[in-house]
Amino acid sequence: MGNASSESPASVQSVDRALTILGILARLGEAGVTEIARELGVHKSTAFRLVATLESHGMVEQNEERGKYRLGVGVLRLAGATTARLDVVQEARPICRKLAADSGETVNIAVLSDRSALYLDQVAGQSALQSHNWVGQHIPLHATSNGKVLLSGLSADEIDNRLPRLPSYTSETVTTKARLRRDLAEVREQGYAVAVDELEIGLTAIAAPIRNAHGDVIASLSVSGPTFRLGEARVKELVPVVQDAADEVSRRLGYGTS
Amino acid sequence: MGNASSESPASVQSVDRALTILGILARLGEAGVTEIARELGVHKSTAFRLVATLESHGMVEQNEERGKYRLGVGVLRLAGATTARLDVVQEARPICRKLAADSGETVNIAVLSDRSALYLDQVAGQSALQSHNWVGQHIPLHATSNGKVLLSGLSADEIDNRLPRLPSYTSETVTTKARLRRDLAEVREQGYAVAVDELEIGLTAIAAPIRNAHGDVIASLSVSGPTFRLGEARVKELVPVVQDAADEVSRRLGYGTS
DNA sequence: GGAAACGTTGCGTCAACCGAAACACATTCT
DNA sequence: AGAATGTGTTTCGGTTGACGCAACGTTTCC
Repeated sequence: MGNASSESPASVQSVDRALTILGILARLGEAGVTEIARELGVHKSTAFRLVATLESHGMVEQNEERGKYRLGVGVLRLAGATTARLDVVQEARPICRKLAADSGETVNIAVLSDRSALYLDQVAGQSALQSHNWVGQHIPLHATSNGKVLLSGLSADEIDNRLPRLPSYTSETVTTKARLRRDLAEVREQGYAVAVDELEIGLTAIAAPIRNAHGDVIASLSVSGPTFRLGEARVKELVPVVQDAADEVSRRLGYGTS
Repeated sequence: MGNASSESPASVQSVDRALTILGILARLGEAGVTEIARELGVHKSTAFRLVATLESHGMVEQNEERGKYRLGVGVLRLAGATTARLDVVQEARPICRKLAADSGETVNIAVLSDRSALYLDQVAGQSALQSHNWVGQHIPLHATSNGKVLLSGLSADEIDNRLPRLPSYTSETVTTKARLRRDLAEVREQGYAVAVDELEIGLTAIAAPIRNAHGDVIASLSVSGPTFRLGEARVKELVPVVQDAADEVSRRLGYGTS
């Protein structure tokens, strides 16, 4: 509890607090000034002034007349600007939308980030029942289809470095290095990865690699949805579709073109 | 032009500056400490400390070893938490109500669903003579203003895929691909679509696109009513009103700059 | 090989930010 | 009803924390 920010070499207190507030709102969804002040360990008035400043920039907004605060659209504008300059997302977006529309499931783009998979973009399928938003989240590498695809592009040493341990999330999670090695070899050979109930019971995902002009795996594209809708037959049917989409993105990034 | 923030009732200077930095990075893509300091009108060291604080929260990150700064993944994390709660229908509803009240006609929100337009929400106008409820219905894309707006955001290939044939509903229905292409080009250019008697004799509608933070057309907002009430003059009068309403929704979803 | 640019760090000063208390308004308990 | 607690908001003086300055270590570019 209390202060989430660690020791920083040069840090501005009020800015640090303001950013912590954004984190609090991201976690809680909504919060009042009093509640924020309690979490921050500061006085109400301090929290209020910080929140008011955030509001003047559209980073937070108030619910109804004089009520609780929540994250605002300024955050979305910044996020748009962030992904706009990542050419992977830029090139992949129209293809993801088509894939989401065709399959009706949720499509994600993930990249390797330290010891986890970072989800950069998501296009929700048309189905009303959609999984929650993964964008910006760090997800375990060994328990997801995206993670396996990203790992498949690394050497054995690098994999060991990034995965000192393999925590279990469900009964299906890969927890031994031997099993992981076998899985990754299969992914490399087949050119895609499937994960059924490995991160979460009832969640199935199919992923394929996105490569740059050099042939390196720089990102992963996945389709995911509830296991009851993505049975064996449906997965078999979707695999080539996902691969085609990923290949198309790779081609746009210069892969395969001499 | 330095300070974007206007007079605020209660504002914390350093937080205000830090948020302005995020805006600068969103606009420029990348910027060094010196450049940021110049834009802010503060000393280098001040800008550095602010940026360092932003970095400790993952809001910005450095390009290469000790280089320029750009927006970081922390922004994406926040955005993920925002969009999880953000819903087109929910954000559009108050605006639709106002539009319905102002125009007296029926307002609809539609999204793309496979090969048709799916109507998500409807606010009836005050007029006694109102069209039936479209909510939940799948409506042909090529014969409605909403459909044309939704199609205008797609590539030529996708349009062909979704519309293998163009069935006729009235004598005004667009039935040739060439005509449809011309219509869509016009929609793209003008930023709105009008359909008179194309789906049903006596039914006129005006639609404008709703965009997300990435600029993608994710939904369409329309005003529709009987043709005898929506003559040429009235349509001309309503077009900017519909566009303003759609733009306002887009803004709430994070589209647009500043 | 100097010079100008960059990002980074210590330091002393001062104003900007913080916390306490009071305010207005709403809701709830007695 | 009226008191009592809750909320978000405002005012105001004291002090801390943020600012500007200047110097440093690198890199880059004449």
